Amino acid sequence: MDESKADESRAEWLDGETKVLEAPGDHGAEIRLWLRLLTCTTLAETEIRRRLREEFDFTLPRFDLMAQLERAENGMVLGEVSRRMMVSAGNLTALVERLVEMGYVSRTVSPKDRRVQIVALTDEGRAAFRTMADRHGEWVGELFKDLSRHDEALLMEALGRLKGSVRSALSGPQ
Amino acid sequence: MDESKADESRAEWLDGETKVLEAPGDHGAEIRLWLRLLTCTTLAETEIRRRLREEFDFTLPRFDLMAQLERAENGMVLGEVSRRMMVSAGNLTALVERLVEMGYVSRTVSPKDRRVQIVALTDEGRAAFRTMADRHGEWVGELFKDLSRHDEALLMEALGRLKGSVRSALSGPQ
DNA sequence: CGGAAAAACTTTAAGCTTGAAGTTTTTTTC
DNA sequence: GAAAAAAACTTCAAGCTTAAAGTTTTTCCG
Repeated sequence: MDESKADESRAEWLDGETKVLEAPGDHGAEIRLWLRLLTCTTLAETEIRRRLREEFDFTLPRFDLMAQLERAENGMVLGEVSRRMMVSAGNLTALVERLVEMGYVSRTVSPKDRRVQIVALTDEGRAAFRTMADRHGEWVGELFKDLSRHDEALLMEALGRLKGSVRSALSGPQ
Repeated sequence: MDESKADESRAEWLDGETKVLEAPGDHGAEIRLWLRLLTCTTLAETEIRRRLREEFDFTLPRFDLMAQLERAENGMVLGEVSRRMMVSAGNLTALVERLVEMGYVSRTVSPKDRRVQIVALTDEGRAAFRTMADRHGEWVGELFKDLSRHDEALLMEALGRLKGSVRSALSGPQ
């Protein structure tokens, strides 16, 4: 858009008050780390999608949605599902509709607020999810098999800090 | 990992010929690690997609495709792009078509084998990619800002081993 | 009270993605 | 030297995803 202002006014910002914008915008190490992270995730996710499809004729988004609902004994407001899954509300409309058709999920209008939809697992849905979740656990275990306990703990911690870094970068500007 | 309850309930199943089903079906730690990995990736990727869209009206798949082509001075066979990007060939057809229309990519039939398509960045494409890639680097640097050098190196190594584990699980059963 | 704003969705258009089926060209095999 | 098999795509249908716009309901506030 307006790329002109950044260049023009940059010189002025370079005096004391603002931190220098790293002359060599290297970031090479971070990019490589980012790509490796992406590769790990993509490899594992693709395989999990494939097995879910092959073994249960099911999709990962549906599985993820049911996973959210499993923890909520009395169902969950759609907006809350949206927030937890980090997907748009518009996305969920069709997803929930499908699961309702399959008999795995129920959807009711809240009596307190008629704008609100409450979704919950049916008994059948809960049973189906349990079966799939058990296999899912085995798959992840298999994919991570060669990782030592030490690496596991170490990744858990370091990824926690990475998550913090990303989150702080996202909330920072505002 | 000592889930003795599981061991007990499983005992009756353990007639001689059935092989023990790995560990007790716990995998809790692996699942949590997997979910954390997924969260990190999703958070960063969503933000990168958003900025690419906002600042350049461009998509991540197109960016990724151009990133592959940038390293190939003389273009690349479509099948090779497919393998490197880990996406289906059918996916690339439309993607390449778009970039050709934009003037960022050229596509030619190989003279040696008329089934083969060779794709390459145009000069304009190369310039456009450079601009976007620079910003992309800054974004990743920003998102990973709070990560220490030590964590960076540590993640790089441990994720390398994770990648190996996943790869070996994929190629194992054949 | 009553209009404006906000909230919680739903709908829609555009784009990515895949697996499966189809096409064209090359290689293998007998 | 054909027929068969393989390779390298392209096409297609189905599904996920989002941003933006639209609908209904509730809340705010003057």
